[in-house]
Amino acid sequence: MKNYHHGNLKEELISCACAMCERDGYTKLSIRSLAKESNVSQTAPYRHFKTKEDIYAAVSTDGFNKLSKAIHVDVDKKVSKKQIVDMAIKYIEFGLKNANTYDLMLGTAVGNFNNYPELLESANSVYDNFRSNFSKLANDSDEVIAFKCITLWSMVHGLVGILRKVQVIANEPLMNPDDGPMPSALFIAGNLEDHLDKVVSGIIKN
Amino acid sequence: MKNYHHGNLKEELISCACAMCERDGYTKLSIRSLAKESNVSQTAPYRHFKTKEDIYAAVSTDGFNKLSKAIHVDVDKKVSKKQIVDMAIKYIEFGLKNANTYDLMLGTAVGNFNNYPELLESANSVYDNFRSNFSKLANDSDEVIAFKCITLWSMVHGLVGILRKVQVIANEPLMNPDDGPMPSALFIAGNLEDHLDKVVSGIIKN
DNA sequence: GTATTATGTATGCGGTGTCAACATTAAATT
DNA sequence: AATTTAATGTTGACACCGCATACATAATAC
Repeated sequence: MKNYHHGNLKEELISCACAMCERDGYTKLSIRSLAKESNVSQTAPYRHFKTKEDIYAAVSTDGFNKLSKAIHVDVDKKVSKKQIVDMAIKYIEFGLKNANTYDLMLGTAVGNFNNYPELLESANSVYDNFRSNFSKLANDSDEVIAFKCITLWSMVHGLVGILRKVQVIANEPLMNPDDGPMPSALFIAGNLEDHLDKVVSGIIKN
Repeated sequence: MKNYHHGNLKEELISCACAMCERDGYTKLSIRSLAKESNVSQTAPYRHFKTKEDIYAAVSTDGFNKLSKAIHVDVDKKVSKKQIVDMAIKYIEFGLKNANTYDLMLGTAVGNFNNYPELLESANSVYDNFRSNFSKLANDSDEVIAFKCITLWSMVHGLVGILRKVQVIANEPLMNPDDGPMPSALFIAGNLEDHLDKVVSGIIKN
């Protein structure tokens, strides 16, 4: 029989899973629908992924690698504050534009990164972007650099989450002092660069 | 037959669901297991909750109310920077101590808060804590206050997420410059007050 | 005191993760 | 080159799931 063996199923499953996770949200992904989308039997994916978590890990790995690439700044020696701000903006843009994948990456669907060396590496490479940039911005100790990294990473990660949440919680799509207690995400998003410039300035001074 | 009607099933289901969500994570919660835990038939919950999302909304509402209470500062006129820092710490503590519930509250399991008025109100009441405190700290415009609120909320929300993630990503439980690229969450957590003092100072100056 | 409504149960449908048994083909060994 | 072995596919089954429908019981309204 022809094509009994697919030949490239694992890669196809991963790219298919990435697309489906981003399109419908990772909670909607089922191994069976993934198999159907790839035109194989419903248990064929189990030849390449032991559990559903393994598939999530593969999608997350891909996501972290893309994020790492998206925020990367190619500099030799010095990094300016503006470049740090740029990185922060790129990070937030990634989180907002790939919201469903981002949820998977930074959520708890994959319990322990140590079980997935490639995932661990891809996540570490994101952190390395922060570390590398801050270490080229000022002559700080490792401790201070770590401090700044965690602070900025938390800030941009938090903004991704809160900006999206505020859109959900707020009644109005555009900021207006009369609208009620919750400001709009778009108000902040529209001033993102100014906002982050202040935040980064604060972090740098530490 | 005795006890054909439970009498207080809705409240019992909610408190049971809250406990189960926090114990096992909300993804593990099933309506059937919830029913079993409450000693009713597997479809009894549907008399009180149309969908599973309704149950998630109820658990989230409870969570936001508890969070709101946890971070509340009872002051009449002026609020000090230290009190803002305290609020931030309380927030982070809540997020770390009630991690599974926090994931549910700020995740996407409940798609649109507008479908759940009580949930909307409880989430808004968390925001009101931020707004009220910042408005009693300085004489800012509504716009500036909103800015500060979103900034601090994002910061603490991001810290909850990243501190947990870093524990997963990092290889070592305690910070050590030689350990590798990722610093430990505990290193930051151990200096949380100092850390937040700096962050809040930065925000206030805006 | 009866009708109505609220709240419970029983049953069933299509979907899910995962396992075990089997089929086919590619790769390794002789 | 033939044969064994391993990799990769399919089929079928199990227990579980969200949820809809039909029915049973009890509390409430008239």
